[in-house]
Amino acid sequence: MKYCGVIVNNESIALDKLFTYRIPENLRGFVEIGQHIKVPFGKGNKLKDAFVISMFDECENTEKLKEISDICAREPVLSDKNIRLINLMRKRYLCTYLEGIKLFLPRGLLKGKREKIKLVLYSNNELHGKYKEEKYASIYNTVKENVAKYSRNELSKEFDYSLSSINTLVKHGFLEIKEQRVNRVDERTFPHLPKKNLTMEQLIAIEEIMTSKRNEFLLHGVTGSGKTEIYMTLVEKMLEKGKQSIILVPEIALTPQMVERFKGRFGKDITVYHSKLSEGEKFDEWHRVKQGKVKIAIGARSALFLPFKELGLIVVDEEHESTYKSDSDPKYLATEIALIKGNIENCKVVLGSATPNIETYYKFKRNFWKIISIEKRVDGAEMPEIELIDMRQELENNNKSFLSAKLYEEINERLEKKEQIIIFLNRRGFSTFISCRKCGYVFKCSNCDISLTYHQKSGMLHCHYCGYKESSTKICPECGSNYVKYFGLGTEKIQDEMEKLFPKARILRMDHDTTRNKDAYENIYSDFKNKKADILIGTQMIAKGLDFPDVTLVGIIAADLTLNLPDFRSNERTYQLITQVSGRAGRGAKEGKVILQTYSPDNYAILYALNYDYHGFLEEELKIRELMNYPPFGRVMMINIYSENENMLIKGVHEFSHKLKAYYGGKYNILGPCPSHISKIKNQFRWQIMIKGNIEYADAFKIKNMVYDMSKSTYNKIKVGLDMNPYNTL
DNA sequence: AGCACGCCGACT
DNA sequence: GTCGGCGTGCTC
Repeated sequence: MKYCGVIVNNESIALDKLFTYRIPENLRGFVEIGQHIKVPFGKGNKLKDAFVISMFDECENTEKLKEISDICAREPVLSDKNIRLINLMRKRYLCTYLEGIKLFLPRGLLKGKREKIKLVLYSNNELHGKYKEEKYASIYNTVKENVAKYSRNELSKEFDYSLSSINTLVKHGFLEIKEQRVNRVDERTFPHLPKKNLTMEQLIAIEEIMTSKRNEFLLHGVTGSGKTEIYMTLVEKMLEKGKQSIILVPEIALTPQMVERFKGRFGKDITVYHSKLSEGEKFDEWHRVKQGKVKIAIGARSALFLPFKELGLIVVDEEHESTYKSDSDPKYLATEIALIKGNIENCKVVLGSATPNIETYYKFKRNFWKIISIEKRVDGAEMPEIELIDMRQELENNNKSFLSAKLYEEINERLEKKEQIIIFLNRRGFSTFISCRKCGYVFKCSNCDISLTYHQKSGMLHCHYCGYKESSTKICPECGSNYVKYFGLGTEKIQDEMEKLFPKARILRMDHDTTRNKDAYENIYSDFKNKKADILIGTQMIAKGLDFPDVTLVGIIAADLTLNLPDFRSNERTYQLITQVSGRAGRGAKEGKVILQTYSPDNYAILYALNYDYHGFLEEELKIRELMNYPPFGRVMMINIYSENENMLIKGVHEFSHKLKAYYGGKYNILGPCPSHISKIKNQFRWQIMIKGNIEYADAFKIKNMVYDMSKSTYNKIKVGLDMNPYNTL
């Protein structure tokens, strides 16, 4: 082929298209689709990284073509299938080619990261003459027993040999130094774990997945139904067939037990891949996968793009979790990509959840894909009973505490029986709202439109969005009165109050503030598991996957916190959160109980959650979504518009909105423009426009261009973000 | 995004 | 007359 179409490594949206280059004679036959190459670009013909996307022999306007200058690596970094997926993502999520390409590559690749080399010792010629004496012989034999394991320095340190003796042996050819690639990833190994016996339900599920002609499976199993064991067996079966597997988990840091189990079972064949790895570590792991040395990846959503050659299985565990939605461009949804990838690569895709995402469930129903239900917990335990407490009633009974009489009583009972308790509140800090009772002044962040939260530990008011802090005060800065009052409840205050209420109880707290240090999460987790504490107070963090057999009581302090957000998924989130948190109780032999406190006892999400009635909730929620034209009955496209200059922003937004409505107002439902729920973050004012309806991708693409034209015409003083199917509408 | 071109005002 | 201000437009 004489010509190729390439994507140049340049972030500009204006350059988001294929550029044609001539392939010079000396490179003919060597260029391949998916290769990483260098091309001269722009007026100065600066050498740029580029990727080959297409190749052809015929071409118009060949006079102005430049020639590609180099091939970085013969082995392509992108496969044909990857490129298909990139094209799809560009359409679906309105991202650029380059943003799509970058998902598939470790960051270090374009930054010229190299493999890390270590100079290790090999034994060479047999010892003779004076070198047979003990001093040298012991060094020689150590190396012989540990070929290619130690560098000179390591050997000297580890065994207390003199460095010069080692060097002497090298000099005379008894030892040899060779380069060796080393892996930057710390290879922590776990004790080997035996397989567990599978229940009938698990065996049937596995059989179904392995023998079905279809690729898509939704594993709808209650918490504790042994989904992990099913995943591991599937992975094993894929290994037998010579195929690789990807296991996605919502957040690696919150699933240490799962990682432990997989590592224990599969040892070296596995990579743990997530955003906390350093650039170098990611680079090495990516190469290990590329070279076929890794058979299984367990990781966050980014693991989906690792270069496996024969993918057999993709598992998305807790598929309803919002962490599967990327919040940077491309704003893809990993569950969606998993299903598309399953189709492109012809591999099995298993989505697992106790509370499947409404849109996922609907998609499976509509396409007649297989939904596998597992009704029983592995150990035969029942899901704990949930008791609803109307907190308005508590107030009438003159109980002003955040603990209902019932919850207080139940806590005391468990403490006496030496059983463990989890208290859940989805809000951190001490007081979450501070205002003056005289003049109504509210303490807000100066950079964001957010009320400040008081943290007792620091004694300061914090902004949870930009990190701004100021010292707390009792004097109102507005009217000078000393009627400043601290309202609102966070986990920090709960801990403080509970320590007073239950002076003998040992209390731990797990939230963003207490898990900031490395290992803090695992320490709190293991302390609680080893019964070094009686009560664990926590946010969202404790809702996921934690397994504490001795927890028999879960208290949900305020089940309506997630309910009042202006987001069409807020009922669904509430349902999921209650179910997940409740699943923490009664995981052992003893029966569990959940006390759910709320100010909205009539809300349907809460009522269905009480009875673990997923299908009841599903039907109700689908009715509302259909009525409101929300997903899955239509698409939502969110246009977020930001600027530091508020006047310019308002003017620009309105002009743009007029134009948009003139073009598409008849076809789609256009809401806004209006200020975002949080109208300012980090000194950027924020407005939004929401488009609802059966948005065609072609229209979305045109809207994208309109939006960027607007941004360009204001000299980028106004910035724009596009989000198809947004998970965060605040 | 970068980079050059080009068309205006302030200066040696 | 020339230097440099940044608005405009293109990049195979």
